[in-house]
Amino acid sequence: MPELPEVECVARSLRKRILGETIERVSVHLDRVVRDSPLNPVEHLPGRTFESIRRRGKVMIIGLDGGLSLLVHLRMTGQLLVLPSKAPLEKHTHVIFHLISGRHLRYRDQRQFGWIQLVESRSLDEHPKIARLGPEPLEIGRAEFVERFTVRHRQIKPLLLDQTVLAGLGNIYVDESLFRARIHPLAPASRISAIKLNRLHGAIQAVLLKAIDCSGSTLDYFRDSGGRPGTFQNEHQVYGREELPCPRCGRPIIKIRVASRGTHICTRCQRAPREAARSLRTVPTR
DNA sequence: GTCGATGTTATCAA
DNA sequence: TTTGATAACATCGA
Repeated sequence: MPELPEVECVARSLRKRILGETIERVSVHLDRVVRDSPLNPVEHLPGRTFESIRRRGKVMIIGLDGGLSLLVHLRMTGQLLVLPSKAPLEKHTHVIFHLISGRHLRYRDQRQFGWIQLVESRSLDEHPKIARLGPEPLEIGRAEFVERFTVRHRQIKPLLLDQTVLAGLGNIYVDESLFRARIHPLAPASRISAIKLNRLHGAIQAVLLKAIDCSGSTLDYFRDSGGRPGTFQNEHQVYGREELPCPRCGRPIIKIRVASRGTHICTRCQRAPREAARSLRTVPTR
């Protein structure tokens, strides 16, 4: 759900709303959310002011004065919402940042997979959740991209989902990018031609930029910090479109399972590699 | 009421 | 290095 474009949109919407704002106090209603935080937000955040908001992969990095940074990972269903403090408390609200303007920055998360950590800004680069992240898909150059994948023998889809290889892609944007580049998700990366990898590099960047432009994909839960849903779901060509016609050739999109993730493909536009063809026949996929 | 699926990530086993 | 399984959790639809 929140992948790179969605996290980027939350960051941008947050920037407009809370930059320069000061925290009065913090209330934590579900400990597991801040369980692994090196510094206790309840203790260290009162009096701090938001100075910067950026994103690295799917991790939100909120900079505060006094050399502190708030890291937020939305995982599946996390939301950061800015609301008037009198707004009704919605279900699954786990952390509330009370702002001196009388508003709330609220962290909601139905499935409780997301997390928040307060850390010292100077240790950010060594932070375990950040240090191992691969390059940003929108910043990596063609040559480095191709090189990174040619040397790997894993299937291309799990590789694209691996945050240490490339930071920020999730299930939706991997399926959309592979379709646009006409590459089968099971193709071993090392056996994909440089031409196709070049095409994939372009497809990923185009898809991500377009999705950011559309404020992300809202399938069910995603909202920006102003509560606004995205519209990129309307531009999906394969994700969530099983049995509907492929926008390129008209054959019905099918849903298969790749590395135990739901995967949407057009079997005509994305030809199965030889080794994969057998397992696709023997393992019923849906 | 039960089951399986949902999508992200860490961790462990092989 | 790669693959697969499992677990964290709430909700929804069959």
